[in-house]
Amino acid sequence: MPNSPALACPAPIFAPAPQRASPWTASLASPQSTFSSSTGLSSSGPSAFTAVSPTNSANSLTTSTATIYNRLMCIPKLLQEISNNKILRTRMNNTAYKPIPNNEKVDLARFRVKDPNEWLVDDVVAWMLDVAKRHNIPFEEMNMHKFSMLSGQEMLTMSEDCFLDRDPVFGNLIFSEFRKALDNSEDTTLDTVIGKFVDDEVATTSAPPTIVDMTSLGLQPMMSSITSTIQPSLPQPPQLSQLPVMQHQLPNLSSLTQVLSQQTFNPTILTPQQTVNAVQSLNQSLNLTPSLASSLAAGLTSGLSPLGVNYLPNGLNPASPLLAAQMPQPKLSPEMLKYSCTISTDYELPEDRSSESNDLLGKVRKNKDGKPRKRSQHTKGNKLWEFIRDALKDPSTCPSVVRWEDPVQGVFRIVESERLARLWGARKNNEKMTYEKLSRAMRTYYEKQILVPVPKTGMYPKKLVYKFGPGAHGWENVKVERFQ
DNA sequence: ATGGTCTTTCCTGCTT
DNA sequence: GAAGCAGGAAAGACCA
Repeated sequence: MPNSPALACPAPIFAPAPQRASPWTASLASPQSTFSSSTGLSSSGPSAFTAVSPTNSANSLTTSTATIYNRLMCIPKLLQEISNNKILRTRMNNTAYKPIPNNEKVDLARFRVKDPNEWLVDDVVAWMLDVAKRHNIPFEEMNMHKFSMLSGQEMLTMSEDCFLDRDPVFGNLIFSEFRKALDNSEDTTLDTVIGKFVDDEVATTSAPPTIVDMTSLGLQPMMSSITSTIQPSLPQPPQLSQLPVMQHQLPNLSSLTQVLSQQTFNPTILTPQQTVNAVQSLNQSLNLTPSLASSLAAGLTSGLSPLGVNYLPNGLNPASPLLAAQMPQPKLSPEMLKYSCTISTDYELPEDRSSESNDLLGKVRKNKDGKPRKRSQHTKGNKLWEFIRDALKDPSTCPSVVRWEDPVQGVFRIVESERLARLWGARKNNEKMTYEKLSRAMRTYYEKQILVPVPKTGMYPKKLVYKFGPGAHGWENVKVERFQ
């Protein structure tokens, strides 16, 4: 961890502090406007999201940002909705979301009725969303992830410089807003707050939907990459496609988009110098850590995903190692390859190509029955626990499929067991994989101390929770990356 | 060819 | 009753 002034600031606490032993169990969510973790969308009341007409430009979507900000909902779900681009395909996605075992409803307005020094980490995030809304700041541009693990009490101990360390752009604003919140908390009554919130809700839900410019949300780079990757026949977005980035420099599209998003540049006015800067940042980012996405995804146990990287209908990062076995790699023409930033050389070749190349080398190993062995059987480093570890680092699967309960202790939870099993099965070319089988394989890890029993302290859910043991490695770095 | 490793598959019994 | 957990047993696939 690099030395920085931030060291003087209280570090985010990841070990479950008493007040966040089970942050999602406290629910003040009203039944009328709650996003349930099982459906993602409220069954009653107006939907916050509407599908985009195919004729719509990729630059805009029909929604009400005010609604998004105000609605009581599960925070992880909220950000996941956004980061998954579900805004663009809410009514096109029929994926059934399995309920998360805990009651994970979190009230986005709860912070309003509490003193800032009582804010839990969820309240801090909700408050920051509110600040972003009130100041018309695309929340992707705020370093929300740098604050997402702080409680109100911890923020109280932070100086303005600490805020600036965490967010050089909006640190001052966040600091002053926090001070305002402290001042206001003394004379705020529950009734007035609730009354104001109800007014907001009425105003929000009765207001006509607005057209939101993707650029203003900071999503233009992402949309451009989607367009250039998935729909190469569309007019090429010059701002991205002209980046002189070579394929081998981009092991991960999430790195690209996140670095681009951190540039906070407007792609429509990208200057040559900005282009150079963006590429330099990319290279720096790629040399620093496996991916910025890892730190973001793994670091945000509350399920935050500051910028979406799930561009494909199955919700996976196009460059995800989990996807490599699940989907055939797009066969891109040289022209398309020139513009594509999503093909990773780190991942396995598609089966047909790998076997093809192996055939050429005369290295194909055959089973007893004479059939070529499955690709998964050729590969090393393809262990189940490694697969899960990597899934915990991948924003396309963490926190939607697996998520950290306590990254310091190595405690994680399987959110969507059957989906994880399908992904594992896809990785191993085994369509018959089920969670039952997967979990049996996981239980063999207890003997090797790759997994160890989860302490039954009541701190974690009783089911679908596992803990890495001394036999597992490579998961610890998430707690380092998240500070970077 | 062999033995070790890592699953995979099937199963029973138990707990939540 | 469903889902998940725990673990035995056997077998397949891979690898050195």
